[in-house]
Amino acid sequence: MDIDARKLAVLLAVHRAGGVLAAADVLHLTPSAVSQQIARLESAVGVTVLDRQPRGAVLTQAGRVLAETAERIESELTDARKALAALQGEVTGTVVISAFKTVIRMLLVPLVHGLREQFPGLELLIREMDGEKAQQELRSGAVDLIILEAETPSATGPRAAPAMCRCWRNRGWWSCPRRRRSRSVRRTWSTSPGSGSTRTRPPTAPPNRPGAV
Amino acid sequence: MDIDARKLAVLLAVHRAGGVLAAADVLHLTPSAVSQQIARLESAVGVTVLDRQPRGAVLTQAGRVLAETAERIESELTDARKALAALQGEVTGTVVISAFKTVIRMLLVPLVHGLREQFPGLELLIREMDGEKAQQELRSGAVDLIILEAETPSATGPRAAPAMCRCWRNRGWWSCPRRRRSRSVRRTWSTSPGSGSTRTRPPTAPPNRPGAV
DNA sequence: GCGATTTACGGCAGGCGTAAACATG
DNA sequence: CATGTTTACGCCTGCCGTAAATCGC
Repeated sequence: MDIDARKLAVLLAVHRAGGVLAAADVLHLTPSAVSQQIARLESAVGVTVLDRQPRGAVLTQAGRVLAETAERIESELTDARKALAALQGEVTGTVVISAFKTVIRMLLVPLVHGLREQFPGLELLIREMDGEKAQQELRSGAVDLIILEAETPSATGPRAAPAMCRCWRNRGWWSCPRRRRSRSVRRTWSTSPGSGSTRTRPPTAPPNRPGAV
Repeated sequence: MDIDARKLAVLLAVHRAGGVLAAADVLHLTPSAVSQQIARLESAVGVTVLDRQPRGAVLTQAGRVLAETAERIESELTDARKALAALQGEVTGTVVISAFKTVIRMLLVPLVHGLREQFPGLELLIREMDGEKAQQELRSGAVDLIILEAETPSATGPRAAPAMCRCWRNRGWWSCPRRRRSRSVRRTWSTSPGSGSTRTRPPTAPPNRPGAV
């Protein structure tokens, strides 16, 4: 009888992923669970929400209405988290990071999930650009932190993996020595605890958190 | 770790009612359940949300932020229900009813809850005014349905209860004979099934539904 | 047969109520 | 003592995963 926001989120995932199977993968659930949630949502509102097709399920018109509602609710919740974080003087603001493909895929992407959980008020913008342009944007202030390949003698071949990276932040340089293949990705940069909420960037630096993904 | 919309609704109820005890009454729950929901919400967001005072609990600043979010989510959900109802061609629109105190309290107020559940797209506006003004507003179109006291010989004393009501709708008159004291409030007006969604009023009339409250 | 979704069923976390305890004027 | 909130504990609904079934190409 009453619409549950949780089920709406599941429906939204189905909409975005384009099917129950894909949505289950995104939500870290089984297709069975997703299907059950959708079924309960349909019985709750009394309307068919999914158009089952052999190539996956697409939303009906009513389903799209509910998905849009879910989208707005999701945005409300994330906004609330940000406001809460700003309220209690946590790290807040926007950090623009420039890097190249390898670092983005192997280092930054797995990092943002944990960071978003830990610092809801922190907004990370990652942009890919080459080293020359990155340093230029860094000086102009459009970028807060750049990660670029260190020039090593071995970096001559076409697919030369970067042996080390050099990061710039707050007028200083950090070198991140390459580490052994490990399951848990750990950062080694120094910690700068939150120094009050601010709307300008960069507010703080990503602190050390051993358990982070 | 993630904010649950259900818990936010509980928090909003506490905010509106002014305390856990009053909120439990509104939500048809026990104070224990409300307290537990609030406690879980606090542990989820990691912030104190209620300021426990001897005369009841009031929301902290963070709590108010969350309550505002809950208010917006609630509005989103009701909007979605209305859109859904309009989509499937159910009764939709606004009906302005004019009546007097006794009818409003004894008849309309217990009715609106059931109607809102059954017809989310129906918006009921109830206004109190005397018979003369009501008929005038009815003719002007500002009011769709009026309920006024029938002039009976016994209606001479200062607190003469109305023996019967006369209702106007769609250029016709219905007389609702007084019925015996009964637990279940039942309406006797004729049914006009939904005739497509419309944004003008009055779209349809309240249909007959024996089981309705 | 393969891909996608659904159904049946069992386990388990979470929500709620009862009852008692705690806090405060 | 009265009012308001919280805690302990048991029950039960509801969610989820496993496994099997259904449907369509």
